[in-house]
Amino acid sequence: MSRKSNTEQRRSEIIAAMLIVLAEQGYERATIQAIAKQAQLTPGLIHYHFKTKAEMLMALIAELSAIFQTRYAALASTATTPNEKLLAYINARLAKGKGENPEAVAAWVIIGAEAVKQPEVRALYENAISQELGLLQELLKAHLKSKGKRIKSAPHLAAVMVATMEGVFQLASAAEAVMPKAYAAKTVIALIDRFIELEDHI
Amino acid sequence: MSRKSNTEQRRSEIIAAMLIVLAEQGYERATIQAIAKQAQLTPGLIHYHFKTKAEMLMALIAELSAIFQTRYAALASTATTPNEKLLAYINARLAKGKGENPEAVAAWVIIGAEAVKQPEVRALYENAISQELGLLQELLKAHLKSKGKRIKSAPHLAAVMVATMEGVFQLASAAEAVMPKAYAAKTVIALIDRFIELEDHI
Amino acid sequence: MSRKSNTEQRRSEIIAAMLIVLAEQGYERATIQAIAKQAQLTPGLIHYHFKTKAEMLMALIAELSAIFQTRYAALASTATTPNEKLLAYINARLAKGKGENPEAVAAWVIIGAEAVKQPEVRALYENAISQELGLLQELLKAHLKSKGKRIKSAPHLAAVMVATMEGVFQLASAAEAVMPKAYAAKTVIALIDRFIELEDHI
Amino acid sequence: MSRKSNTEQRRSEIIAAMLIVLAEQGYERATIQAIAKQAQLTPGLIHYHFKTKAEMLMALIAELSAIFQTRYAALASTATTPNEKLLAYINARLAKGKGENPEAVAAWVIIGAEAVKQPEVRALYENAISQELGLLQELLKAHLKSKGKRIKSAPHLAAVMVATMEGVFQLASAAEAVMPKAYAAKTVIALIDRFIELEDHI
DNA sequence: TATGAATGAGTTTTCATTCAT
DNA sequence: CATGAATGAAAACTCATTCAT
Repeated sequence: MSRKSNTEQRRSEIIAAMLIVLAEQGYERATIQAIAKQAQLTPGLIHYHFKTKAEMLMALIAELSAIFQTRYAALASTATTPNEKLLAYINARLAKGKGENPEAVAAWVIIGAEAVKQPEVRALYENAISQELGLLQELLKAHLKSKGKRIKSAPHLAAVMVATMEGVFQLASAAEAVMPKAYAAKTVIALIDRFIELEDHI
Repeated sequence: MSRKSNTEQRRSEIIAAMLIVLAEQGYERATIQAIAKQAQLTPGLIHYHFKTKAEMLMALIAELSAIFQTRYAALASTATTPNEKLLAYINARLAKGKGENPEAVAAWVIIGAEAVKQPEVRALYENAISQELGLLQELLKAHLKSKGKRIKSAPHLAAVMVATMEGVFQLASAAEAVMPKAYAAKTVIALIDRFIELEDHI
Repeated sequence: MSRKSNTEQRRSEIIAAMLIVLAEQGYERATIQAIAKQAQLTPGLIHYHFKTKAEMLMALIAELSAIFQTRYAALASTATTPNEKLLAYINARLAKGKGENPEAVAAWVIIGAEAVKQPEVRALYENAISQELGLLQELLKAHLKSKGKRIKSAPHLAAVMVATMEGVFQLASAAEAVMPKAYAAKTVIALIDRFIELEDHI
Repeated sequence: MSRKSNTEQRRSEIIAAMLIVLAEQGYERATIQAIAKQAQLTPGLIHYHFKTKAEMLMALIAELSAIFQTRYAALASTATTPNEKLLAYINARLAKGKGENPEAVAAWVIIGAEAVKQPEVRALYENAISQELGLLQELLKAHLKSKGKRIKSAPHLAAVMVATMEGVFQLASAAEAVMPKAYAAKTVIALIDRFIELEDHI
């Protein structure tokens, strides 16, 4: 009788360790040895569960997407109106406090830089961004409709909002000291509200 | 007779080569060898002019700041009103077309990720962000005043705008394919205009 | 099933190889490559077992101390009187023949020069010298007492004797050709004997 | 009319700088660049005056020999009896105070280690040691004769004394903290005196 | 003589990956 | 599954030496 496989458990542990090492030490220092140490595993075992380091990075991207998605799901669970859902999304991405995950944010920033020139990373990164764009666009359209506004501007507005979120992540991870405290969520909401308020009616 | 120094020239060449390699190949591949090859110099000579790779990175940050500053200076040179100056700034950072420098943008994104955990890089990055915040705040305040609006919201608005710019850089470098074309400058201007339009009077 | 560790064995092999390379080629030529070749291992493996070259040097100093200590222990094992023990010590350090280890001596000389300016090496070297001083002082005091002589001069005498031993090592390693044959042990013993003979009684 | 050659002056400056760098930083750090910096000259000029680094080392050995010789000459100038000359020699080599040159001593120790395996250095080192042996032997013989003692033991005694001096240099340079203060000259003189006192008459 | 840029071989060290146990 | 030794290629950096100026 074979031992029960613990592969999924191990893969999770490894990815969780990679997330932490990436956030705490940066990409250069995120060696297999360092990840193994963080996970209290051995380098050999890491490679038993992941053929290459690139494969680990792919898994980490999926994990980070799930982490961000989870926060939104939690906040959106009690939202009913389009406006509430939109607010839930923005707060999930930008609000300080409960559910905030600075390590995931830092890891995401580092992956974003890797996406600049690693084609495989870029593909997954683009896919994640694409989903964000799609989701946010839907939320915006629903909100616009509920306000009786035309939805034409939703794609561009969604694009700028996604950019803002990426930028907030970047600055939170690399320039926190020079940024105002808790500036992001409230201001973004105000920007969107006023933009929509002055948008043409259908 | 002593030999004439060409250090400044060489340092410029090396930093220019580093910018290109960073933008084209990412941080991992931006080895001294690769930079030397790009600059058509030998690795030994690189180290003759820069003691360490970190020193090169510092010089590159200064160079990138200068590049961005130059584009703004060019666009602002014909601006007279506060509104024109603000538009010049946003266009300098976000508009496609003349003066655009995608390689500098990509290099900046990669440096932003390095700033997450390299303290020396972070210090320079924070300084650069801090200057952007200060400049943008002044531009916003002048514009708000000229419109008879209170200026209280300028710091948070500036912070979100800087974040947006960083995010636009990130997405332009790592997810261009999934982004709408030329979405950024126009939309950002509209967001600011409407935000200010609905802002309280002094 | 876990693989059995051979770290201790490997570390010993590496240090033994380092000793030989140091003695045969000098410090400059004692590169990781050369040591690896001598040990029939790869450079990478050397660094798997020793994080840095400095760490190897530390281990070598400990090994050399043990080698010298062993020769003394062997000769002293049959000594019963203070005089015999003192003779055993001097012969252990200076006599030609059985138990002599010219490679260890040469390695020690080279380490002594490194101790001039490498603080970590110096600390261990000073510690080793300090132990030699202490041991020799005790042996001298016991001998003086057994002869009914005052022991006041023991510290200075021990210091000069330790210096002489270091010097004999140096000259045996770097100027053997111009030195008389087998001059050291016998002459040193005579010097000490006559010094003590003419020392004041208690 | 050609400029007056300053080659000798420059060579002296370079060797003086090398001595200091060697004493202050050790052999590893005594690079041409470091020596050039110490001498306030350029690396290229160093190689104009010395074809290779080895040649510099040779010149330094000669310089050190001269430095040591000079101190002896100064102390011996007022000595008339064989005993006084012997004392002058021992004090020249071992006494603290006036004319002491710890940097030269440290440099000599480092060269002694290089002599272990660099044949050219070894040749000069052996030559220097050989001269010391010869000189000391003559001084001892003259002293012995004046005391009416047989001179048979002079070679071995001289050899041990030279070893002691080398060892005192070594310990002064690498283990000063653990050695008694000013132990060497006085104790060595006592050792020799008593040895000779108990030596057979002619 | 003197400068200092340039070279290229060499150094220590790192690290993803493999593999015997 | 798990260990950890082992590899080999590549990294940053050093440095004696050369040479155009």
